Parts: sequence; structure tokens; C-alpha cells
Amino acid sequence: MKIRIVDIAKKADVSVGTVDRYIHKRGKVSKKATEKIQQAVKELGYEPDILARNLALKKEFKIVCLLPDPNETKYWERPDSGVDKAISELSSFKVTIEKVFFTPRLESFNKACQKAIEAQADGIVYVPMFLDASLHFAEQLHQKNIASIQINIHLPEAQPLAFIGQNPFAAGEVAASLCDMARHENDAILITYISKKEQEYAHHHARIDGFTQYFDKSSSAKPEIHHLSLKIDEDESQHELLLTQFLEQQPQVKIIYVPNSRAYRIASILDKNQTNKIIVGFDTLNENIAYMQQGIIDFLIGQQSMSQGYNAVMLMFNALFRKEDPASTNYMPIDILNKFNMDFYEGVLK
Amino acid sequence: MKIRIVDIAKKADVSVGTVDRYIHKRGKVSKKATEKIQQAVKELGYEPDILARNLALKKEFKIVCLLPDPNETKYWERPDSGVDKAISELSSFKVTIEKVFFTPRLESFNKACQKAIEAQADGIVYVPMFLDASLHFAEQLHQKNIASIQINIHLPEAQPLAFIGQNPFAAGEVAASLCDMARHENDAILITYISKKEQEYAHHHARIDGFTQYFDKSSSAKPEIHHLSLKIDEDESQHELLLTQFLEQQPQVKIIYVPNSRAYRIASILDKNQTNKIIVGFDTLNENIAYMQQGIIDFLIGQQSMSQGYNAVMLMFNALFRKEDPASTNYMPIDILNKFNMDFYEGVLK
DNA sequence: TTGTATGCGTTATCAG
DNA sequence: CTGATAACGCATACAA
Repeated sequence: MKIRIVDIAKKADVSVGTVDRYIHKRGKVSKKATEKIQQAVKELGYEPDILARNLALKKEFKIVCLLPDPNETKYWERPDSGVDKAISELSSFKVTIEKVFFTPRLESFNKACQKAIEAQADGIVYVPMFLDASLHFAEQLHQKNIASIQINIHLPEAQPLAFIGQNPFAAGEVAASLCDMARHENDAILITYISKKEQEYAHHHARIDGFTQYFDKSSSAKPEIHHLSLKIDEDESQHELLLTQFLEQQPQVKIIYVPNSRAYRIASILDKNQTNKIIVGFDTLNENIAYMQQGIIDFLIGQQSMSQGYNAVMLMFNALFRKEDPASTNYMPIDILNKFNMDFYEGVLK
Repeated sequence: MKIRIVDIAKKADVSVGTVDRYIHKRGKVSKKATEKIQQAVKELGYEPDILARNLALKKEFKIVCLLPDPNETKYWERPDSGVDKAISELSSFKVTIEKVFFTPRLESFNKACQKAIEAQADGIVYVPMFLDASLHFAEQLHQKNIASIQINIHLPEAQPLAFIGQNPFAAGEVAASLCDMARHENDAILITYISKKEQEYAHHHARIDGFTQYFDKSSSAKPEIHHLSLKIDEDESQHELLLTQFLEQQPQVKIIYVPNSRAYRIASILDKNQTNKIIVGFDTLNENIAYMQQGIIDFLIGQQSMSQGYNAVMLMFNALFRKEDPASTNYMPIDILNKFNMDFYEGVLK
């Protein structure tokens, strides 16, 4: 049978009001009453009915999600729709979930942080995209006593309640293990990707480190590994020139590893030039998937980005609403996707 | 703002009782009232508050899960714990979830079906392990108007509300694509597994068909594919003898495909005989995982068995409680697992 | 410091 | 056929 607040009130010979004050530690409760209640709780074992609680609740919680604009960076479409899913699932609860988008530039990020703080949220889900700005943001959050959960990029120094995302180093190892299996004896590997500036996000570096260290650790002969850096502000044709030139000069390169989500850009160039290579990239953007179906991209590493958005909000909700404290690091699976299992990935069952 | 039942009652100028009767189609509602209510619902847009509903509900729903005993067949440990997870998550709701186990023999299955029927469930989650018995069971369910969801094995003829599990043919293709990538030019493939009788479950055949048809469709040269059948009632040493003999006679076999969850049995034999082959198997039993960590098994195909159990119960709950009708076929992902991404699979985030 | 009463949105009963 | 009203378990304002 279910133990209610009245049950333990009766047992302890006090009123429900007193029990409530004891449970929520609000108001004053005499020592004598406290003891009687504790005794009753121990004997009967009280578990609050979270549904009834929500119904009676006056306070409305607020969760703000600070994400890169999905219209700017395609990757963020999926986490965004995960957040939407959480929103609709929590619609019966006394919680509002607000989304604040930023374009992936520092000023925009700072502005969004400001907006999030002003929103008077109880909890914030955010992507710590810029190091210093994120640390500063986190400081403000701690001052105002606002809980925060990081998604996709891990910045432990900011001391969030939790992080949810992939382990980028391990993901790099997984990518390497696939290349290792696919390669022939004297094949060389090229690591290349289109990025913003010389200095890129730490998790891209971790994906590369994991990749190269896989071969360092491996007992078999280590393949040659080349690097080629392409800048996003350069022209597409410039990329094409650089890449095709490189591949002509290094014909033993048979495998290309793209440690960010823009493998489709590389695939597009190779496709146009009829250059047949094995490509391993990240993330299930529609563009990437299309090239995989055509056989141009061979493997994609998935990180269940939709679930990341969904889980982050749910974690925050549970932390706020049921006072659960989440695991501090929640690593997502490192999914290996090819042409054949892609159709069944993330989102069949919504 | 949230539209409640009273709001639409007021708007339609009737009482909440009438609105309730209209919504739940219970009792009689006059045509005039019906029209006014429909009008109000259309204008205001009513969504029931599921939490308040649960609080007020008198009826307690009952869901029965009919599963193979996890102590008999290791595979079922994970679906079982998925069911447990659903149970704890739904503990606040007016629903009880009962588990009925059977050993994988016909009489046991029949007995369990009987027990499930007698339990007077509103919905049943089951594994249609035996064809005729399952059809007969389904007939009884339809007669008694009990909803049913199939898990793991698909038997559409029994007309369940939904199926949740993996597409075995596609899973076979995925396994083949991995073997294809790993193989060298003249490598041959062996398909072998330890099974109960000559006649095995349809989904194992589908896994084999998907596998072989992959190579039929492929443009590159088709590898030799051998078959070796091992019976579960034979001795372990008998299996060892058969398998090692076979491999000695066919030294060009470098890749072994095990289309059921007992790859660890094959791995154990090869390990003992120091025979180095590429092994691809199914399902993340602890025994399989252990051999994968050692490098004896190279790939496992995962089917998120825990989520299968969890989702099946949740689907049934939503069907019963919120009258949602689920998609009839819910295919799970076909997960590619190796030594490197295994650690992050299913269950980090509970 | 403590107890009582009212309301949250829905269901279900019972008298009209 | 319809309307009024008492639950459900909890939170909270207010009275004692």
C-alpha cells in the first residue's frame, strides 16, 4: 500500500502541516514533533507522490537551454529537436523550457549568456563553446545559485552539475579501429577537416589524439599519417585545389579521417574528382548520410545528438523537481554507422 | 494558458460531467451538447492533464510481461532489466506490471500463456517464441480484447498492437558488410552456431539470409561461404572436434559469422586451440563482451535489448493510459560494437 | 510552533 | 441524459 503524508501524520500524532514542514525543512518544527515524525517515516517508509506534488505546486520551474543556432550549424538540429521532445513530454509539469540560440561567435555567445541569466532560470543547459566566456558565465551562475548542465563539450573547470556528451578521445580510437580494419598494408592515412581558425575546439583535438594514439599503441606496423588543414573562410574551390593536389602528391593515402561533422564537404570534393578513398567522419547530418548512401563516405561516428538534448533537459528536470543529483559525467555511446545500419538509427522510435 | 475541462465546459455551457462523458465516450450525451462541446474543444484546444488524471483514477491498469527466464537464457537478462526500469519509472502511476517467465520449451511457454491470461491483464508484452502456440495465444487475447505487444521476435500473423525489436535480415546485412571490409581477397567465410534443433527460429534464418544476400548483391567477387551446424545437446568437446577439424580442412576460412548470441562458445573453442580468426556475433552477453575485450571476438551486433524491454512496457502503458496507438513496427538500431566502443554502450545513462 | 481548510485537474458517483 | 460534488495526495495560506 502507498504511504501518504496523512498516514505518517496520523502515526506520529501530529498534523499534515507539521509533517510537510518537516519534509521540506520550512518553518519551525519542535524537537519532539521532529522525532515522532522521523520514527513514523522510518517505520512506514514514505515516498512522495511526484504527480500529486506537481498538481498542487504553485511554483513554476524554468529551464533555459543555451544552444548554437541550428540554422547556422547543421549539427545542432538534432540536439534541438531532442530538447523539443523533452518540452512536449514535460508539458504536464509545472516547468517551462526556454531556448536561447547563439551564432557560433564570441559576441553572440556572450549576449546569449546574458539573456539566459536575465531569464531568471532555475537551471541552465548550455554548450561551453568558448573557454573564457564560459568560465565567466559559470561564475555568474554559481553566484546566483543556478544549476547548470553542459552538453556536447565538456568543461569541467566550470563545475557544472553534470556533463552529457561523447568522450572525444575514445571516439577517435573507435574511428581509428575502423580505419585499421579497412586498410591494406601500405595504405597511408590523411587527417583533414574544414575548421574556423588555426585554433579549434579541444574536442576536435581529442578526436585526433585518440586516433593517432590508437596506432601508437597498436602492435602492428603503424601507417603513415598526414595532416592537411583547410580554413572555412577559404573558397570551396581553394579547398578542392589543396586537397586534390595533396592526394596526387601522396597517392599512398587511401583513407581519410575527418574529425568534425563536415565530412560531406570533403566527400563532395572527392566525388567530383572521382577519387576513390575510404572516408570516416562524424555525425549524422543529412548531407553526411547522403554521401554515405552513395558509398562515398564509408563510416560515420554517431553520438546520438538528439538524445543528448533530450537527456540534458530531463536530467535538469529531475535535478530540480525531484532533487535527484545526476552523475557528473554521462558519456553517450560511440555509434558506428555505415550504409547498412543507418536507416535504423536514432529516431525510428520517438 | 492551460485549457482545462472546466474551461471547455463553461464555454460550451454544460457541466464538467457532460464534457467528461463526451471525452471518454461513456454514458449518453445529447446531440446538442456534443456539438457545443466539439465547438469549444476546437476553439480552445483541450489536452488532458495526465498527472491529474492519474491522481483521480480509480482503476488500476495491469500489464503482464511474458519473457523467457533470464536464468535459463542469458540473453534475456537485459530485456528483463529494461522491464524493471520501466516498473520503477511508472511506480507513481496506477499501473501494476507483472512478469511471467518461461523456460524455452513449448510446455513451459503454454503454461505461461495460460497464467498471463488468467492474470486479467489489460495489456500483455510477450515473445512469440513458438509459432502455433503463439497464434493460439493471440487468438485468446483478441477474444478477451487484451492488447498485446511483441518483443524481439516478430509474428505479424498474430496481429499484435505493435512489434519492437531488430530487423534480423538487415542485421545480417550489417554483419556481412563488416566481414566484407575485414576480409582479404581469397578469405572464405564460415557460418556456424550452436542451436537447439535442426529447426531453429525464423529470425536466425533471416540473419543468415541477410548475410548471404549481401554478397549476392555485391559487385565484388563473392567469397566462399561454408556452413557448419552444431547441436546444443552435443558435448562441448564434440563441438570442439567438429569445428577444429573443419577449420583444418578449410584453412582458407578466416572469418566466422555466428548468427545467434552464442559466439562466446565458438570463441572459447578457437581460443583454446590458438586459432586466430575474425569472429562476428550477436548480442552483448557478458561472455561475449569478455571475449571481445580479449580480441577473440571482433564485432558484436547489438540490439539494445534493455531498451527493448523498457520501450515495450512504455509503449503499452501509453497505449492503455493515454490511448496513444503505437507504430505497428518499431525497429531498434543495429549497433556495431567492437572492443573500443563497447564501454560506452547501453546503460551508462540510466 | 501547530492544525485546518482550500485548491490543483480529473474521475466517478449519485441524485435529479 | 445532465449537473453537482466528493475524492485522489500534496502544497500552502491562514487561523489558532
